[in-house]
Amino acid sequence: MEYPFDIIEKKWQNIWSKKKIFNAIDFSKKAKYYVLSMFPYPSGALHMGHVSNYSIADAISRYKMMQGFNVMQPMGYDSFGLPAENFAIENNSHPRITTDENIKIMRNQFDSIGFGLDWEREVSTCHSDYYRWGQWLFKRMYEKGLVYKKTSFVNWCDSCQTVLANEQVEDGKCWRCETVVRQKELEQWFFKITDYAEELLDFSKVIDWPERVKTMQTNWIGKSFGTEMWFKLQDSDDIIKVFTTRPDTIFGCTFMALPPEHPLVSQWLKNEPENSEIRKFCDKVMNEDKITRTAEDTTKEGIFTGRYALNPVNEEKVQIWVTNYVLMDYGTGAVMAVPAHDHRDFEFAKKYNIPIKLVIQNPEKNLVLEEMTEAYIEPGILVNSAQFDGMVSIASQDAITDWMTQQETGKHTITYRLRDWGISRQRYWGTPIPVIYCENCGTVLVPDEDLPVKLPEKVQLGKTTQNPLLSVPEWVNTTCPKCEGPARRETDTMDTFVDSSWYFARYADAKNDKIPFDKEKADYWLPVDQYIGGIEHAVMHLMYARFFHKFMRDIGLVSSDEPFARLLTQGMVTKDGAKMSKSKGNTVDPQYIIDRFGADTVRIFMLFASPPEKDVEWNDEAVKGAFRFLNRVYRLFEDEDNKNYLELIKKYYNTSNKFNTVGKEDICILIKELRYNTHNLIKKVREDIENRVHFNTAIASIMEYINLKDFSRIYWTLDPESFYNNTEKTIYADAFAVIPRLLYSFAPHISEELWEMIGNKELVHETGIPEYNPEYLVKDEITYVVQIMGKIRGKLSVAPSTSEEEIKEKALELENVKKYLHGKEIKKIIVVPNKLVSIVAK
RNA sequence: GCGAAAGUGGCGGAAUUUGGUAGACGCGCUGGACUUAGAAUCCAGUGAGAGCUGAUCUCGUAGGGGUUCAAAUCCCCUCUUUCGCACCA
Repeated sequence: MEYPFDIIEKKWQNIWSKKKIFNAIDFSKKAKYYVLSMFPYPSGALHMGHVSNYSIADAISRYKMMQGFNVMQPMGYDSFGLPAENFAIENNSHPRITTDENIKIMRNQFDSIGFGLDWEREVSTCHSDYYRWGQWLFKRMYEKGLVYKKTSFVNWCDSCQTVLANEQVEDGKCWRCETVVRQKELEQWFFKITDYAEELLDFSKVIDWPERVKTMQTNWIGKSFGTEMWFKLQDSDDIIKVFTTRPDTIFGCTFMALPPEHPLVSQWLKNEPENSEIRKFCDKVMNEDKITRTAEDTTKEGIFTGRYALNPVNEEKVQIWVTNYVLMDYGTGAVMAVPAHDHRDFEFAKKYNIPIKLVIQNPEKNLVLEEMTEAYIEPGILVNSAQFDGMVSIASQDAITDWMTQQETGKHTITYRLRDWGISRQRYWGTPIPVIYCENCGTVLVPDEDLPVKLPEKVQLGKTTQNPLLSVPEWVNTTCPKCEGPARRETDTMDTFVDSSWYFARYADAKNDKIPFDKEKADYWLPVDQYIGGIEHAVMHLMYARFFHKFMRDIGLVSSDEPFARLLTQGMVTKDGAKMSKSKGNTVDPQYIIDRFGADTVRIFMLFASPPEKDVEWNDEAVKGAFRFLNRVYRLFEDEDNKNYLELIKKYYNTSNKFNTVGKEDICILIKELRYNTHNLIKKVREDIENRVHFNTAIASIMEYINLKDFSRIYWTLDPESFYNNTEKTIYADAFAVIPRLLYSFAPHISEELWEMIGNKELVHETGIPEYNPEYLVKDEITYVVQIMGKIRGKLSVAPSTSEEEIKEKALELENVKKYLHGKEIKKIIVVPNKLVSIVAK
């Protein structure tokens, strides 16, 4: 017989919902605990990845509820975005319709798994009562000088028909559709995330984040110390700024390398004939996609511009080349090339016969320019460097930079790899940027009282490659808020990562229609105590959200420095070794599993299969194993044959969390052992969750516990009511009563049911978390392992009070020990208390 | 190429925090009970090898070396895998 999971799960979901136990209370006197999982994109139905993610969050959340915290676990939908728009184009529908449908489906599924979510705080980013505040925040950011518009080369995805931020390009491909990204010159809105680069490098205010994520963000921001140098052009007043981390090699600079995108290059090209070599070269390079262009094995190419710059330290003429290996978006977008001491410059100079000049000599002083086959990039001693000759290169770096600062030809500088965040998207299904362009007044922000700028519902999607909002003239054409003259609205929408950069704060006050959220409430709930989500957002969402949070702090919306105190990056759900995905055809529908085995089974499987941060390999058979386990637990309480047995538990179990045994009567060994196991289990489960957040081992211990021989022996062969005294009966009853309470975090429905079956009126979490009593963990006998020269030769059971001397004696008396010690001299005996005896003999 | 993490039965994983009985727990597999049969359930076994069933012994945590009475755990080298970064000046 299978236990009636379907009835049980519905029943408790209804009770929870009626009692509103998951509705978090603002400013409760209890300590707050904010558990948050990354909200889903409403793509249709929940997939296994969601189930895994939310099962982890729910386990933590319910455990914290048992511990008496005022827990908030909200949920919402990251509901703007391209897939909905693309789906609407293909199916001649509207994203609003499909998104709402999908949300309905997912909402039902959330309820059918029984996650403890506070639906009073639900947010959906595509609703104007949410994105209104995104627009409001955009304006505050603009006022603070953190938003600007500029024309530049940006990442363009032909398939998505939109721009992508740098973080959203992986290996030169679109993070969403893997189309190769190409560079396109466009006017774009940017968020000045670089203003916060330094603070984003500082993780001292988070409590517990995986090192991996911190490292990834740190590398992404890419801070490096160096020198900026200013090269004058030979025939004009223009100056080229370069950034270098090797100012010690400046005297060896023989050419300058510029990317075709460099502003000076564009300027020069204006005077070039239509089919000049240099123009052809620039066009060719700029049309290459980012991967081929930046791949390490791409051949370095370039063309001499015929122009010269002057080396600021010695006025030497330096050739200016346009090349394919310099990037416009790092440093100053120009490189002083020192072929002798940089392998890229070396390769290039050899290929084009550009002079090479040795300025760093190795410590052995045996470098000969003519014999060099590769650049010498190590530190060394300066040569051919005027007054700096003889200096060690590390020391000379500061000396040269200081001297250049005096000469006003350069300065110390810090460069970041991080670029400003391009947030304009040339698509419809996103937050409208609250900007109006007036013929008279220029760029005007939409006044706060006119927010939200609502997305028009009627729109032409996907018919042209132009921005869809341009197809709604009655929306685009408006009047200027300042002069009331004719004006046009901005038709780009915001990157959806903007929407997800502050939603965690909105949950604190999700229904506010005056401001994004009340500061008091935000300060009560934030930071998120435990954030859970996939590692794929390490440098996208997780960095943007930190940036937004710091910005919100700086305009006085929140007081905390970081949005997420603890971060858990959960693994993927895989099948046949690969991530579940529709394209690979290896998906398993959670709903089918829930219908067949119940939500508790799916949760147990997910949490038991591996620790949360590791991947979970889906296994149909192992799911049945989880189901079998829950059936066994249920049967333990079911008591079909003997009603007295369940009555006995009801009558005698301890409602106190301490599980102290009240009576003074003697208890038999069997029962004492059982009590030991009960308290040991409490300890183990609590430690696994509290110290390590490892649910797999906690569940394993519960399995082990219910498999105990003691259980079946007591259960099947004895009549406890007449056989045991009252103390023993209490211990016996407690042994059962503890099970639902320890299982609750992982399988809440069955736990509530069992808890009720033994006569409880309270819900499990209301009773609190069980505590173990260390006194009951003291054993009557301790088993020592006896080793001789590190090999196990016997075991020894002694009373805990036995002295070390006695233990040694007893160990030496063991038959097997005697056998191995025969003819040997004992050098030393080591006794590790409560564990082992190690005999050193020769 | 640089950086990080990890390598344990047929599989997922435990023991690594604190050096102290390696393989908990689950899946799978083998045998048995129940059944007309199956499913389900229950019982027993399950790292490799030797040994008469036994007691017991040998080997065994990617490979090699080291520290130690004792190493999956600490140190060094090698290999492999995964992840991140990668013409960043």
